[in-house]
Amino acid sequence: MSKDKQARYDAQAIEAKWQAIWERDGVDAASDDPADNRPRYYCLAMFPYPSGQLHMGHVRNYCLGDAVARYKRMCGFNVLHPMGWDAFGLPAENAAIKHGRPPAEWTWHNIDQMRGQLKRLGFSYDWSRELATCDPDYYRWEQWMFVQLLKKGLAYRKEAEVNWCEPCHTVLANEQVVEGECWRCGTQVSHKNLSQWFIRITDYAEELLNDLEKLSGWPERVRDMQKNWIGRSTGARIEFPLEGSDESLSVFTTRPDTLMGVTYMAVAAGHPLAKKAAENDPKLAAFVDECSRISTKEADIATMEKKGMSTGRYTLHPITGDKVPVWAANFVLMGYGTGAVMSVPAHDQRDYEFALEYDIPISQVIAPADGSAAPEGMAFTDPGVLVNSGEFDGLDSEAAKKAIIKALEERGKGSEQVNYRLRDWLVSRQRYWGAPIPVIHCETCGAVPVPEADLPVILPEELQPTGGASPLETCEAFVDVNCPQCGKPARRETDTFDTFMESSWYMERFTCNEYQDGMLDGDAVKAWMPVAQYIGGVEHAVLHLLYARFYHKLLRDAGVFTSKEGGDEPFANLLTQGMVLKDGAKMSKSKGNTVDPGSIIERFGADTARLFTLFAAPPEKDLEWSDAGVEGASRFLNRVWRMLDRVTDENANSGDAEDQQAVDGLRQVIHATIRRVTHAFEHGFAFNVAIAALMELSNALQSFEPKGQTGNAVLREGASALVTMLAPFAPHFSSECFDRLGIAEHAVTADWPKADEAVLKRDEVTLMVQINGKKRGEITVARDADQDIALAVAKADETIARWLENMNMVKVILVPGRILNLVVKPQ
RNA sequence: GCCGGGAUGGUGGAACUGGUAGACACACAGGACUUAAAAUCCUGAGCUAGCAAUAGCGUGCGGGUUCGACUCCCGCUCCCGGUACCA
Repeated sequence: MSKDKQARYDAQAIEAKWQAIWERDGVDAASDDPADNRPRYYCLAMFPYPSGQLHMGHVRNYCLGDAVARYKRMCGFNVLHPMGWDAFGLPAENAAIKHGRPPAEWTWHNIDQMRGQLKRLGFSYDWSRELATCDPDYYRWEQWMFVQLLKKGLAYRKEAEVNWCEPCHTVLANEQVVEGECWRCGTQVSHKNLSQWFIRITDYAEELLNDLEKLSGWPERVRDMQKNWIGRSTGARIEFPLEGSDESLSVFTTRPDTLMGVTYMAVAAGHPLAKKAAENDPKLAAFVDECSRISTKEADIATMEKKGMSTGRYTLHPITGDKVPVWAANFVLMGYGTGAVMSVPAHDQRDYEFALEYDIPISQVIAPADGSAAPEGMAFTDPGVLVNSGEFDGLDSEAAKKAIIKALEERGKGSEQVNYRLRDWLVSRQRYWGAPIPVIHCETCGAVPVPEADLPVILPEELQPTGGASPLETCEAFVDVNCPQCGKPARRETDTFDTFMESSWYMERFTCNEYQDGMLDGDAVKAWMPVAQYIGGVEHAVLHLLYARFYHKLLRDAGVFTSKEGGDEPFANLLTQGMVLKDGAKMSKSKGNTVDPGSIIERFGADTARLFTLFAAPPEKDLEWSDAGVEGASRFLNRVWRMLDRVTDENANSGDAEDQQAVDGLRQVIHATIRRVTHAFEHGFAFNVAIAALMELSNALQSFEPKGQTGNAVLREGASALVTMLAPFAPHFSSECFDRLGIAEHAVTADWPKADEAVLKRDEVTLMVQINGKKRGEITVARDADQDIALAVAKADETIARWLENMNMVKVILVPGRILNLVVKPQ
């Protein structure tokens, strides 16, 4: 190779060369051989929806995952690092409408395209594990699982008010409504009463909440978001008998201690009581109607006036028997608790404002515990001591809660209750491009599960969606079946599963993607799960990440795999990476600020693209795209490339006497760098810092002047450490550098270097000298120098001595190896 | 409102359990090489004052603890994310 050619390395040629070699040698394969006794490590990045184009968010996600996987391999782990396709979903249908091609064709074509892009980037996936969720071999097991859930009563069908997105022409689960809008298309959702399929995630609310404690490897904020979403609150369910009726009005409250201060009841406009009362009251009917049409959008709700209207009905207080009026109110939600609340204006701010507005009495029953007066003009919402509460007077709030619940229990009027904000998971969708729900509707037998022998229910792939109703509804070959129970003509369910169903168990399926005898190979799951490191965007904090946790527990309880210690959770560690921004905004086609990964790779190569995305920001923060930054990354690789010339040229030394201090200094830099980079991988994946350290090492090697054999050897030691540690970030580049250095093994399977602590121990250290906390100089002392010696050296230093003139030494603080601080006072 | 997280040079970002703030890079300026440019290499740089040595100031704001605070405590401001009449 001529000097000229080496000025810039040829990324395109090198990357193609090494990708072919890795594939030939199978270096990326995970081993299922039980005799392979390397420790196992499962590294997973969230699989993509095959839109056809890889975007920078994907690139960042997969660069992070690949760096971790490669590092672990170099550390001697048997690494599972798979990739697949979240292949069902709406964009395929929209594309089908636009192009007049079936969604399946579009999807498979996109998968081919994106697989090519991922391969071009050189990610170390074990491609033999690849799966696509639209493959019947995949979704058949999801259907099988759903049948098991039906049998256990964990899946059910009910009519309920559900979120409806008109453009998407389907219902949505609660988690998929973001600020009143569809998570996918951003349209405001409306509400409809429809009969839909649900899975009882609420049965697992307690475990999903408690197990968050086990997830110490998760970001705090993701755990908090899930905790808030589950929304556990403890209190009491209390029955208020309705006057002139055998029925009672049931409420949930977190403050049973305030029961004696109840002055009115409030029910949702949609509450049966309000509806019934409205039948004979046109004004109330108008109010109920008005409430049913209010916006669900946050801004509207926040500014909305609190309105109510008397229903004319009364309940009887469960303890005193006093009459309590029932109001219909627009701030009570039918969907939470019982759709009715007991109102205590003295101790709830919202109730207080409502009472003032409508002239309802306010009765104080809690006094501040410290004996002070309750604040004027607002509700007193803190716990305190009960007053005006008859037999409960004098109790503190906590004791009163217990006593009042006990009194209610004795009267059969209430009990302690735990309430959750979490709703059951709505899993049916009125879409075509999804996994069919394996149910047959029979007029006599009702909804009958498809017998396991008849699974999978294969989705006909040749249909043409129109954007309105699912084409499945009019596909007679699909719909017309006989009831598996009675044999009479029946109708197949045409709804398909929420695509979050597929993404809820792909991580387990990756351990045994070709297993045919069941949903999962229990041994494989046991061997690989939980995922040691999961990496993806934070936007799935309460969507995918909650569903996948839930589904894992469902699989466990269905006996699909046997749980092992710590096997209750699918993801041991989670890294949530930030977005990729351009000009301060998220890259999007509509903003026209996208950067095509393909063009970057074409210009600079995959290694440069990878290095830049990891260097530009810490992983969990947003990354601002910078073309100049990409060039910087490219320059760095080229600098290393040229620097290797000095290593391979044995005659590059001057032949003078070796500068021992420079040699020792360089060795210290080498081993300090190994320590720093290793630390980054083991703690928090701060690759930006790791790469900065490698740049420093590169700079140190560049400025080092070897004089003879010793110098050459240390330079070589440093260069090989540098390219070895670059391998997780720029694997093709490192591989080629290994070749140039004449190292026989593959860079990507080389052993990760170990820092030699003996090298890092210095005999002499530099101490910063402070006078009254301000830096005034530096001294060099022996590593184990004590205070007296350090002080003597400091006093001998001219500049420091000047600061000590006419001063009395008050205090001396020595932090060995770091600082010497002298506290002085004028004489 | 509540729950998280954050604020460090012109920019992205470093700083281990309190111990030399600004590593590394980008952008910038000057220089070398070149007929010229690109590429590359060298040098400079937090701000203010000064020719300079140097001094003062400096991690959103105001207090505090400490020999010493980007780091810990108290009180604010602003920004980002989540969530919401949740009873």
